[in-house]
Parts: sequence; structure tokens; C-alpha cells
Amino acid sequence: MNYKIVEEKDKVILEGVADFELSHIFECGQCFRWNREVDGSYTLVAHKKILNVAKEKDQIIFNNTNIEDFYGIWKTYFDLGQDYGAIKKSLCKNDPVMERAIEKGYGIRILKQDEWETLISFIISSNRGIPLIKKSIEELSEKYGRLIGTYKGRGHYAFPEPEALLNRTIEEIRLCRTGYRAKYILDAAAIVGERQMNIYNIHNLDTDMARKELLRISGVGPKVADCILLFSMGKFDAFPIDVWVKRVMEYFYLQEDMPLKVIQDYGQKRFGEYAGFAQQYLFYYARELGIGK
DNA sequence: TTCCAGGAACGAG
DNA sequence: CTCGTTCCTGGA
Repeated sequence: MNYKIVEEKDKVILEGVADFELSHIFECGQCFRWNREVDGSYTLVAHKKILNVAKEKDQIIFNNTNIEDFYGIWKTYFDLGQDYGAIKKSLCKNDPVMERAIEKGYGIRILKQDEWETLISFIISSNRGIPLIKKSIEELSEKYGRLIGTYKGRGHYAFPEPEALLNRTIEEIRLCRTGYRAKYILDAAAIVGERQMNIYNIHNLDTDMARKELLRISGVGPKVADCILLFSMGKFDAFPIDVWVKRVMEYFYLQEDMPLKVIQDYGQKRFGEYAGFAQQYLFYYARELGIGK
């Protein structure tokens, strides 16, 4: 919360930011448009901009940007107004499992991503692992997104606008290795692109109403809806349950073979308004431990 | 060659 | 409502 901002040419440096670790932020399953560079920094494309982020000691260095974009985009994107210390303290109360989970993923932050991009990304994510999801999104962007610039010798493309996908065929979309999800992508592009639904207004609804609205879209089920709510709409009480979260919840809090609904109700009740943060720490912890492998 | 991981749709009960 | 099956891709 209390950090110092230093402006330099093409970069913004933050000093003294707590609870911020790049590998935790990008490798906890919330975001797919990043690449880890050989120097350990991360280059990402978000909100039509290319950003490189590095961490050195207690400095976070935003490269290829400026102070206007820091205030206009990245401060919100990285959830820098949120007091993660307070959230952690609340989640750890009477919960040794969460304490250990947070020890592993102490630097996680929930990114505020674009709603449309998050919708399509998580439709693509269903029934697949992270490397494949990244590849499909990258190919969709290269084919149908605008070239926004080059960085470190590589061209980077914005995520395609709904209108850019609107008149494509299922076969074209399938070339981006989306499989049977191609139809869902086109349906979603029609719903959003033709303004049958204003996805940028959904965050004004309460979490349950917003979820109901998202579930109208074909290819969006409970898990994908909760990912969109949490990773693009600031609904921090959403609790997306994928296989990893299912396993870690059953292992530490419940027992094997629990129906999803039971885990959902338990998580919502136990973690309350911070369920989304709990989900992120648990997801990261489950993968670190390799539970169920 | 076969097997497996991973969410939602869909039909049956 | 819950349950079981099917849909794809790529890596082991």
C-alpha cells in the first residue's frame, strides 16, 4: 500500500511494495498472455499495451511504459490499491492450511484483466492445461489481433476485438487449436460484438446476478463464470473450483469424492468475502505440492 | 499405439 | 435436481 513511485525514461519503478512476486502472480492460472524472459522478468500484453515487469530487491520495475499508463492501467491491473497483508491475516486466522499455502504463494495478486479477453480465455481453458491454453490464445491474437509493437525483437499482438472474430467460420477458429470450443468462441463474439450483452456492465451487478448473466453464454459453466468474475470484474468473493482446487479442498478440508456443489458451498462459507484470494493461494499450493499426482 | 488430463453440454433418470 | 458420457489436443 505504501510505496514510492520513481519515474524514469520508458519506465516506472516502485519501491517498497509488499506482497508482490512475479512468478506467483503469473503462474497461478489467472492469466495466459505472458512470457518469462531469460533474465527472470515477465513480458505481457494486456489492455492493448506491451509491458515488461522485473523485480530487483524491493524494487518493481515496469519497463516499456510511462507514468500515465501506470496510473491509467497498471496500478489497477496489479491490484496495487489492495492491502494483501490484511487479507492474509484474516484468511490465516484459525487456519494452519491457509498459513502454509500463503507461505508458498505469498506474492500472489489478483489481476484486473479485460472482461472480453477473460471470457474468451476461460472458454478456451475448459478441459485443457495451461501451456495449451496459452498457445491457443497466442495464435488467436496473432491471427485476429492488431500488431501493437515489438519488444526485445518480438512482435506482440493485442487480444482480438469481438468484431474481428464475428464473421469467421468455426473451421478458421479451430486452426488455433481450440477444438470443439470454436463454436462457443463464435457464439460469445456474436453476443458481445452485436451488443446483445454488455460485458463491461456486468461488474455493476452483485456476484450472484453477475454469475447468472455469464452462465447464459454457451461454453461458460460455473468454474469459467467464477474465473471471469474474479479475474476481470473484481468479484473477490467468487471461488472457482478446478481440478486442483477440488483436490486441495478435499485433501485438507473435506474428504475424497465430494460433489462440486458441496465444495463450493464450503469454500464460500469458510472464506467469505475473501474466497477468491483463498482460491488463488490454494491453487498455487496444490500445484506446488503436486496433490493427486 | 494407446492412455491420460481437463470443464461444459447434453440426455437420461 | 444429479449422474454419466462425449467433445479435442498434445504430451507421456
